[in-house]
Amino acid sequence: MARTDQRRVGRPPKAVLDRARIGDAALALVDESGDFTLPELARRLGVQTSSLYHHVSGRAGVVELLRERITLEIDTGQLDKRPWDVALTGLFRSYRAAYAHHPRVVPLLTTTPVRAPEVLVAYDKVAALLAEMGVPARRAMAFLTACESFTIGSALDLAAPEVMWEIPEDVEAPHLAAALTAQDSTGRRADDAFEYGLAALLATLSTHLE
Amino acid sequence: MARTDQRRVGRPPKAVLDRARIGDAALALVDESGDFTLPELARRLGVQTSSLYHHVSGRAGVVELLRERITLEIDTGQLDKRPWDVALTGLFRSYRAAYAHHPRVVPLLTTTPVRAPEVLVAYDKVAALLAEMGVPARRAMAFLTACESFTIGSALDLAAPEVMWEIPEDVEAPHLAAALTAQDSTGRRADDAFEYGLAALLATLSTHLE
DNA sequence: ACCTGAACACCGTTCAAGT
DNA sequence: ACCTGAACACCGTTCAAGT
Repeated sequence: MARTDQRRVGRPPKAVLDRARIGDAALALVDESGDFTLPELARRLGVQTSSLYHHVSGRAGVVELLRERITLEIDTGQLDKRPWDVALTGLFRSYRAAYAHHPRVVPLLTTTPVRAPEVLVAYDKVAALLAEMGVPARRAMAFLTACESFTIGSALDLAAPEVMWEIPEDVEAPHLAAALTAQDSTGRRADDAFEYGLAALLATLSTHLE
Repeated sequence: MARTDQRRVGRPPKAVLDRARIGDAALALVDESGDFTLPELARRLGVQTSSLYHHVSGRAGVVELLRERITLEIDTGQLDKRPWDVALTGLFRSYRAAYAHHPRVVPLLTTTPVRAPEVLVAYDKVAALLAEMGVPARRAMAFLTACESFTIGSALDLAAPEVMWEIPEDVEAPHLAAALTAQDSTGRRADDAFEYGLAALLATLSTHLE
C-alpha cells in the first residue's frame, strides 16, 4: 500500500516549494477571491504556513511577488517604436493591460508601486525620449507622474467596475444615469475612459514641444 | 477621594460614544500611523472594543465613516461657477484637496469610492453641464471616468510621495534622475502633475464641443 | 439603548526540532 | 537548506450580563 500522503518531518529530499510556485498560487488565489492569507496559500500548496517563510519574507514578500508578476508583463519594448506618440501610447496601454489581466490584485499594489527596477528603467527611457523631443525637464516629470497616476487610477477602476458607478435607489441622478446607459457595455466604459485620458495627456504634451 | 476613573458595568447614564467622536479619533489615528485597528481606536476613546459595535458596523463601518469625512470636504458649489472650465477645474481641485488633507487615508478608500450620494449628485450635475455644453453622452462618461481615475491616482500619489519615485542605488536611470531634480520640491511634483493632467483632460474635452 | 468582559475563530510571525 | 508543529501576540466579531 503506497503511502504517498504520509506526513514527514524535517527537510524533504527535494524542495517542494519555490518562489515561482508560491507566486502562481498567490496570483490564482487573489484572482479568485480578491485577497489572500498565508494559511490559505499554504493549504493550496499542501504545506505548512511557516514553510512559506523559507522562500518569501512573510505577507509583504508575497505581495512583492505579485507585483513582480504584474510588472513583468509590461512590454517595455513598445518604447522603441516611433514616432514618439506611438511609443508612449504603446507603453501605457501595455502597463494598464498588465493590471487589467489581474484586476483584483491592483488594490494590493496601490502603495509604493514604482520601485520595481523594470518600471524605473522604462521610465528612464521615457525621460530620455522626452528630452530628445525637446520637452523641458520639469514638464517631463509632471507628464510622467500624471500618466502614472492616471494608469493606477484606471487600473483600480477595473477592480470594481460595476459597483463603482452603481446609482442607489434613493439617489436622484438622471443625467448621470443617461450618460451611463449611453455606454454600450460596462467593460467598454473603463476602456473608453482610459483611451480618452491617455490621448488627452499625449495631446497636451505635443503642444509643449519646441 | 474622587473616583472618576472607576470602571463601571452596564449602560452609562449618558452615552460616552457617538459616531462623530469615533470618526474624529479614527481620522487622527490614520493621519498619524497610516492605519487603524479597532482595539487601538477603542483605547484612544477610553472604551472597550466591543462598544464600537453599538455605533458602527465593525471595521468596515469605520472606513465608511472616514469616507464620509473626506467626501464631505469636497466643495461641490464650485460647479455653479461659469464658464464650464472654471466649474470643472474647481470641482476636481477640491476633490483632490479633500484627499490631500488626509493622504494616509486614501489607500483605505480605493475600493468602491464613488457610492457616496454627495459625489454622485455632484457627478450628476457634471453630466448635466456636459450635456448642456453639447458633449455627446458616451464621451461624457469617458471624460467623467477619466477624471475620477486620475483624481484617485493622484491622491494615492500623495500617500507615499518620497518613496514613490526613489531610485535605488543599483538602478541606472540618469534621465529620470535629471527630470526628478528639475523639480523644485517633492511636494510640488504631485501638484504640478495634477494640474498638468487636469488641464489636459479639460483641453481635450473642449475640442469635442459642437 | 449602551457599555462591559469574556469568548471564539483567525491571522502573521517566530523558532526549536527534525532531516 | 528546508519543512514541521507548536507557540505567541494580535485582530475582528459575537454575545450574555449588566444598567
